[in-house]
Amino acid sequence: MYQSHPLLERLQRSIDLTAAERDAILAVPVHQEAVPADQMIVREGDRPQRSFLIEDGLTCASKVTRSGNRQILAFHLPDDMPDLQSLLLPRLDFDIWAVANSTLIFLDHAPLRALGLEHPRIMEQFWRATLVDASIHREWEVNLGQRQGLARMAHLFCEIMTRMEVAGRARDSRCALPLTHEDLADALGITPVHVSRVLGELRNLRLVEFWRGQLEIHDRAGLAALGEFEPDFLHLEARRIEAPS
Amino acid sequence: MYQSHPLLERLQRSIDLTAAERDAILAVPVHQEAVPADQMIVREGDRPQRSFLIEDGLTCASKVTRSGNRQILAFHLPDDMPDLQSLLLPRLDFDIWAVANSTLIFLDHAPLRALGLEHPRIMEQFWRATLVDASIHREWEVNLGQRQGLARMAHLFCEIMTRMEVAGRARDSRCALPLTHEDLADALGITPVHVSRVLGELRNLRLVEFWRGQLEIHDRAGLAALGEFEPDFLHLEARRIEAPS
DNA sequence: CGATTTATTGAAGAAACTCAACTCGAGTGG
DNA sequence: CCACTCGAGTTGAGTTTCTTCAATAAATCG
Repeated sequence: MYQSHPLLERLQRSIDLTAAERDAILAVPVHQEAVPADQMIVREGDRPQRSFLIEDGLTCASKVTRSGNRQILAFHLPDDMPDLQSLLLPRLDFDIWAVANSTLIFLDHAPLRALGLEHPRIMEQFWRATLVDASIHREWEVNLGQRQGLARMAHLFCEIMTRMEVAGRARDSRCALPLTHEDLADALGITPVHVSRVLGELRNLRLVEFWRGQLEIHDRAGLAALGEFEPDFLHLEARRIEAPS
Repeated sequence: MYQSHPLLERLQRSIDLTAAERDAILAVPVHQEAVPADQMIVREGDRPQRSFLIEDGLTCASKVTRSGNRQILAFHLPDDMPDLQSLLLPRLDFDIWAVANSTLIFLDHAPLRALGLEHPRIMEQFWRATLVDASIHREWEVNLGQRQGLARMAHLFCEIMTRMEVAGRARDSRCALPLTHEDLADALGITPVHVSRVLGELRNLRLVEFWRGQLEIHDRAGLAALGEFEPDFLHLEARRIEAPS
């Protein structure tokens, strides 16, 4: 008999599980919760006792500097586990917000950690997920440090569209992306005013349109070329790992 | 009888190990290698079969964009393991260079991974190390996205000095830091010309001097205030974990 | 020692910012 | 249904930060 469990579904996408591993995962209690847009989920300095998996929606990680400026550090799509790290680093070093109305699956740290210690192959998958996050952060460092506005925006849009497709949330280079200009500005390290100008330019170039929370890429190759986007940093290469015999 | 092993020393700094764990670590073959300054250690796209621990020296991770600009993503000090991630993400997404002459301890992936799978508490420590790296990347995103030249440099210097002290490589707010202006520029997302001007300003403010590969901070509090530096993101809070009974 | 890299300084220009006015659309309540 | 408000986006003008280019000075290396 098949039992559904969000964590099981998530993990089975990356590796083949043994019966024992499956049973252990099924034993992890889950708690689904709906979070409305613009609500903070966890706060910098928190010591959360649980992590979460995004079932549906959009969240972002951000930090506010002492002088009051916000930098968005990452966007999280369905299937992401944005604060897995709190399992090992007790004090959270960033905020997480719901950008859109989101459905989250909460998982208490205690059973999650026990699961990892008992089944190291599962721990490896958790670890791997955080390594991909780190890789995306590195690519953002490049984007913020080395590219100017137009290319920066192009790169971000390419990343988001690619990940939306992986998450099954995009069709025909179109997806919902309910960000304000201010959100984009804080992700790209520019001002909202400049976001408006850059978006206008991208539209004139017939590369992308971002309009009313919808992202539509008209020229995939052109946008990728402008943004110097190469998806290697997402580490998407499908590598299903077989269960040990 | 006590046997010395660089990985054992590294891990014993963060957790108490059981006898079995110690024995397993001692069984991991190590291979020490001296790497001269300005030599590449691993390259983006590589699929390394080994990771390394820095015994002594200074390395950096960097990426070069298609248009030929380099962004330095992180600096690595003694006791760091810069490419631990290649254990689970086979394709490396950045280059690693030796900035100074460095002594590296190479560890083959196969025994390292077996060690983690057999001893999940050790895997947790490896995981944790990569999580701290990720946290530093996030702080760099904030630095690159939200602060201007002067504050950016101040923040970087505070980070490096703090980590140098932890690594036992700094005294009296002084340490060796053999970076060129070009290196600093590529780490901060500004030009070498501007680095020169910013360093001059920091000197005039009597906050720091950076001269001939030596970093000396004259006013720790002033520099931290200017750079909005708060060391939380380094996750230094000492938390030795006891061995299970 | 000369050669070459590294750092400094000045002047002109580009990218992005700030400030302010204006437009547009989505509610909300009368 | 319309008037009103409020938040979000757009546009223009002037300013700041940082870049680029170029020339010079200083340090390092063979």
